[in-house]
Amino acid sequence: MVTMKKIAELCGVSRGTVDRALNGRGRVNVETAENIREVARQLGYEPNPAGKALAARKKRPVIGVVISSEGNTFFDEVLRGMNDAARDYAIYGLQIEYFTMKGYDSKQQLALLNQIEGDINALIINPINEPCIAAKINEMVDAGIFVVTVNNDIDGTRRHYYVGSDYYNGGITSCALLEALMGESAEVAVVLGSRNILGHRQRLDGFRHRMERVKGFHIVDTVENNDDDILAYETMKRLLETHPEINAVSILAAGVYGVCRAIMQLTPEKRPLVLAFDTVPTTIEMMKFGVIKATIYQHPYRQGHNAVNKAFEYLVNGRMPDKEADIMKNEIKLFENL
Amino acid sequence: MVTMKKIAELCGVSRGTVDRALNGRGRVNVETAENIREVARQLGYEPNPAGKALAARKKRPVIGVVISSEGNTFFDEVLRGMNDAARDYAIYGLQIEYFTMKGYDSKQQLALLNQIEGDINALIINPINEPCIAAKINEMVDAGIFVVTVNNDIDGTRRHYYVGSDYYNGGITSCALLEALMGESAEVAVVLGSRNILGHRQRLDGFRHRMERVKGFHIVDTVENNDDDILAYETMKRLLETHPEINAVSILAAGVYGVCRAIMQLTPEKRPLVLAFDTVPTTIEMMKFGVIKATIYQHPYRQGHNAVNKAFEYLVNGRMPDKEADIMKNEIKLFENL
DNA sequence: TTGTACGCGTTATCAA
DNA sequence: TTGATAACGCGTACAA
Repeated sequence: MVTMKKIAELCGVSRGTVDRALNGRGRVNVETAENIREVARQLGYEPNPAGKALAARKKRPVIGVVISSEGNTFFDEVLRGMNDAARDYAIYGLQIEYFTMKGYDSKQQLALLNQIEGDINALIINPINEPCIAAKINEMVDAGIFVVTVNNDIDGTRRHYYVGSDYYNGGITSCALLEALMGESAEVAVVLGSRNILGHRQRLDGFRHRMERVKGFHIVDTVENNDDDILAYETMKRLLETHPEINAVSILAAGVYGVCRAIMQLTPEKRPLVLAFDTVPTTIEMMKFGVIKATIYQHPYRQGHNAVNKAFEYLVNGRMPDKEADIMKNEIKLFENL
Repeated sequence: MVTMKKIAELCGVSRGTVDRALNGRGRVNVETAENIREVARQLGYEPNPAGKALAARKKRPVIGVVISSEGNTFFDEVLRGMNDAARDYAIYGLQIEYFTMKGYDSKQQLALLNQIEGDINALIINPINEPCIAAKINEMVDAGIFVVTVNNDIDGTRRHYYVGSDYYNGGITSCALLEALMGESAEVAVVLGSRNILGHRQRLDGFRHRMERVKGFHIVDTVENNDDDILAYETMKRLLETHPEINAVSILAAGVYGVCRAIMQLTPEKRPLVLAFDTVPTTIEMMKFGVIKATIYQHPYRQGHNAVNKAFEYLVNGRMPDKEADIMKNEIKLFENL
């Protein structure tokens, strides 16, 4: 196993010099530095994480988590994953602080970022897709903060890592599943959250793309509910009255509970087949009642866990992630394999 | 953060004494040892893995992997997960050696275990469910070897950890999925691997249990193929000739490719709906052709990765797993969300 | 520009 | 039965 000490001996310099050369701290002769780096490369030197961790202990790096989790039970599992990871890494001096918000007000999120900017070494954020947030993220990256976007990505930033699901494929999967369950033809209602959320649009695109193949499928209407259950309930109720021919509903975002309550007012024989996303408690309840036939799962626990893990690897072990994103698979869940 | 040093100061002894007391190395006064342990417990002392790793580096512990992977592509992903984990942990001095076999001959596996017993510190095994193997595993546990069973468990052993899927639930899921896709009634052929493999039996039990709810479902026949594609082909061909009423096939084990080749001899309109397990390349091919409608996935990569991870945690960090098993969820895959 | 020395937490060895 | 000391690999403050 090759260590700094060995390289130092081989190059006839001190270990301090090797450290300065390999970590680009300056104050070292250019030629000897070049030589040291060459030797290290040839020997395939990899810093030992244990040593790094031990030395980094006094730093007590801080991860700030900015997430719109209030009133959105989807994030419960994400946060649980983060917590479990943080507990494992606490021993390396890693600290984690949560800054939760309610809703998707970009000004509020921006204010939060401004407030915590100086106190954190890494940022894990569920970003609102607005230019002001993108600009702030780039600013923080430039200031040396390691930035991970989680569950939703944001356009035009130099964030270091994204961990989340494949939304476009999620839409494709929802449509393919609908075809598998309904057969050749269906009158479909598509339910969206907000068009401002990048992922929701992508799911719709995926769904539509896949639908081109199924000539017997027809989208009766596409309704938006702003992830609000009351609005979702009212909208779906009206839609079902206007279009009694609807026999399938694909919910591509939140508002699942509201939609289901509207559907439950129909007699069981008249109820359309319902597909949803995620496995929040109310959705599981509706699956138990048989109102929702299947749901698509995007590994929320692992999303949270991996986000913290990547920040940890960077802060404590100095390792940049080898990929730029970690995209979870979409999994189909019936009540039986929840 | 509480360290040995702090405990030593608090107890007015040296770190060496604390080490001996906490790690039960003897050569320490019984009362002071008791006191030290009490203080450590009250302060919630947790050994620092980084420190342990650094100090344990000269040990170079060895994991031996005994697995019937030859000619079974399911294990490719399991082995990939093991390899990735091993690469990450190599820096801690962890070594891994693979001993692969073909088929399920318990005598051969036993001979292998006898051969490597003295050279390994941990064993990761895909065990054959026979008393002689169980006895040997217990013997190795007693000799201080950390034993993880992977993908299949074994009765009557004191193995430390099992990582694999929930077979009973897999059978339930397969039946529930069939119901979702076929509706109220179906004439089902069930395909088994070998009755000697614990998991296959459990899947069958789960399938049957779930079927009690669906009165329109009828099992035409249950055939066994010993995980052999040629045998599977022949058996299925004959079965389809004898029972043209079959409109659904649930394959609960291997032999998927053989079964599908037999089905492909029917004209597309006459082909039954097919469900399988796992996502080996030939199964994916058959999904692309539309012969297999859906398959159930049991996270093979994570199985391999977690098995090595648990062995690593024990060998390098001295941490016993907090659970006794890690059971993967069964995931439903269409071609679209593979 | 370079080298030395210490600390991080744990384990092992040797001396008392 | 104990304590002191060195070692593991890395980062860093300080001396040369």
